[in-house]
Amino acid sequence: MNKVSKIKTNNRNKPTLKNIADMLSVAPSTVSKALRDSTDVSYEMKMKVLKLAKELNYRPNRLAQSLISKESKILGVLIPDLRIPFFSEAARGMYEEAASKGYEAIIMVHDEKIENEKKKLEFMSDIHVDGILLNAASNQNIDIYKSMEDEGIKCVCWDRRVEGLDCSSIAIDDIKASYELTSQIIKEGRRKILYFGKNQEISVVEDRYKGYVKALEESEIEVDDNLVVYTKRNYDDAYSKMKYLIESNNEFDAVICIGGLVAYGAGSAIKDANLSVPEDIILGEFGDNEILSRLGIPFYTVCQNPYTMGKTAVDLLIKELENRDKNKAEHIIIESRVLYRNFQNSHEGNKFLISSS
Amino acid sequence: MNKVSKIKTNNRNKPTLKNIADMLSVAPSTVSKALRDSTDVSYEMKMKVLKLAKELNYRPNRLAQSLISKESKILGVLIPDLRIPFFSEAARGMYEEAASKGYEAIIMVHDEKIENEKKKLEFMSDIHVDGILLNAASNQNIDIYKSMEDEGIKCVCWDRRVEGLDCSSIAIDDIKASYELTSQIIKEGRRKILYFGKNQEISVVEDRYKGYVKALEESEIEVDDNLVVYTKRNYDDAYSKMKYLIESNNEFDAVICIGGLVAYGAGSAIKDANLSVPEDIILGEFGDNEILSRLGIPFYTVCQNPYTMGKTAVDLLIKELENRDKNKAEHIIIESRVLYRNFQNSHEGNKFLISSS
DNA sequence: TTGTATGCGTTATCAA
DNA sequence: TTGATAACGCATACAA
Repeated sequence: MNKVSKIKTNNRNKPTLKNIADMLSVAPSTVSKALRDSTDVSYEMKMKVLKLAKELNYRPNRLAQSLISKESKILGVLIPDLRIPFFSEAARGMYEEAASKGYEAIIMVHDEKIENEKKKLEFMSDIHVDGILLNAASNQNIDIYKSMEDEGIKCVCWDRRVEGLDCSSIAIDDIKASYELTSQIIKEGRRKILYFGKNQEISVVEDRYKGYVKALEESEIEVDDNLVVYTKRNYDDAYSKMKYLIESNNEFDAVICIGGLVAYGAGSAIKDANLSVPEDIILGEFGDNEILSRLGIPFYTVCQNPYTMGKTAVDLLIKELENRDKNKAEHIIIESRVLYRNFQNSHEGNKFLISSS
Repeated sequence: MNKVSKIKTNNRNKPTLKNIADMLSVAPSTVSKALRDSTDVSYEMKMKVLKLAKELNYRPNRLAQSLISKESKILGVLIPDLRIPFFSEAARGMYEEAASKGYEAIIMVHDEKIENEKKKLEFMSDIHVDGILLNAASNQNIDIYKSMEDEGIKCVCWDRRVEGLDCSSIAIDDIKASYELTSQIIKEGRRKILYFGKNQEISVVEDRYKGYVKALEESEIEVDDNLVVYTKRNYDDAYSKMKYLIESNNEFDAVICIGGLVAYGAGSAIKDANLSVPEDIILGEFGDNEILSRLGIPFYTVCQNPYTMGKTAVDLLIKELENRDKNKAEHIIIESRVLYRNFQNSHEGNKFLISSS
């Protein structure tokens, strides 16, 4: 009988279930049951345990718990870049909704780099998140996404679809949104519309290109390959490419940018070249990025309701987590709309950006 | 001998150290040693183990590891609001720096609510983060901060100091910054300067008030209590308070807002009242918040170098984690500077906002 | 109603 | 050099 009764706290000075058991001179399992309100423990015992637990401010070690239960009640939120309001707003919808449903959401950023994305996903797997809200950096990490699902980690793709991955998704209709944006610009009389930021890496960019093409075709404007330009999704590349386009006298009277940082880079270059917006060039973009406002030029933008998208994504994910049997992937479309930002309508659309707190 | 040799994967389909051991018919402890390149395991064994581990894409379960080691290599980043670029930029500095030093950073938001903050801190404690980068919601949760430190979780306060908490900190000199901002506005000939957003909840706001007072006194302007107004740190309250001030004919020719959302609310109300900026009212704020640009009005702002602040904060935290013996708290001041945002200088200061990626 | 034994995946200690 | 065993904090099946 070597039941040494030294009441030892661990080196983190955090009360453990065992500490409580020792202090009350009962078995750990009894405490465990009392804490989880099991039926086979007496009322008095429950009270005693709960009282002491409260006094000590006991909280179970979630690591130990999910080592056993395979459930962590943690959701991982994977984001390309926090500086884009669309993403940070979506994240807000996510952590708020998660909290309201008894989950915690941890936010990580991949910065459009697949190596980063891999690391963050593996980290999330390693700490046993239950599910991941995935805004994929590209299609290249599809094997990782799949192995996450193999491990039993549910994924929901938001904003960006991943071809070949059979999981639920939530996004705006990018083809439609881009079509509407382009049509609006055509309606303003522009016919040499630059599509700025094309790439095949992510679905939304492809879809936005399709919508652009569709709008042009409808107005019988030919798609001019010189007006379809690749850029990286960052400021510097967008700036220098746009600078080059202007200096090389590439003619265009409007530009549709596939995202906020790209638009900011393009807008800066346009401004620096002393071109007028919207007189010389009409600017269009996706995501209602306030950073663009810094340039003091008006622009068309597509509002994507990120906050709603975030909330809905979490609802969908949790629903799937809690009915693991039914596995039919769902694909939800969130409403979007085109808006003109010209410093007259500062309030308009702010419900997506500013909430009373 | 009940050593049943059914090679069972756990229900997450993730290879475990034990799986590898079984497949190679060796003991788990041997595999563990081989994986960690222990000296007392043969070269051949190491090769065999490493090869199989790679094939299976084995990664250790971090939960199990830190259950033993009491080290997780996880840092918690606690943020008031991701929509404020100052915070998201600081966060970026943090997760980049953490990653470069072999840590992972998880980001959580308290939204200026002490109940949220408590939950997030406890969550971080429950998953055994090694340290926390704390932007405190107020001084009210000081007991929680202290119990974190008791548990051995290192805290570094950034941006906001916490009175009575003995941990390292990093921030700008808010008194000086506010003094400079106020002085600049005085230099423009304004003497009825509203201080908008005063409260005693967080240190920076108090310090900024001190700087404001100092600048006024130096110019022999009396501090007028009617020009010192409390608001919550959100848009709605700032908007309605400012609206009220204008409608009640409170006279002022400049306003210094303690933060971005407050400035946005105030600016919107000023605009809606058809007052001119800067002719009628000069606007000053802290944090170089691009959201304000959306209003299309110029403003003075204090750049706080959030990206650098974030990186430095992580450096400091990791340094302390890795020399747990020496416990002298350090207090680092980051340079700040006053800038005028008037849509002419869109590039200026953008090194804090836009990095090439 | 309470306690004991075992296991989650890993590491550390000691024995072989 | 390798292996058996206990431990981390908790939960669960089963025995008392």
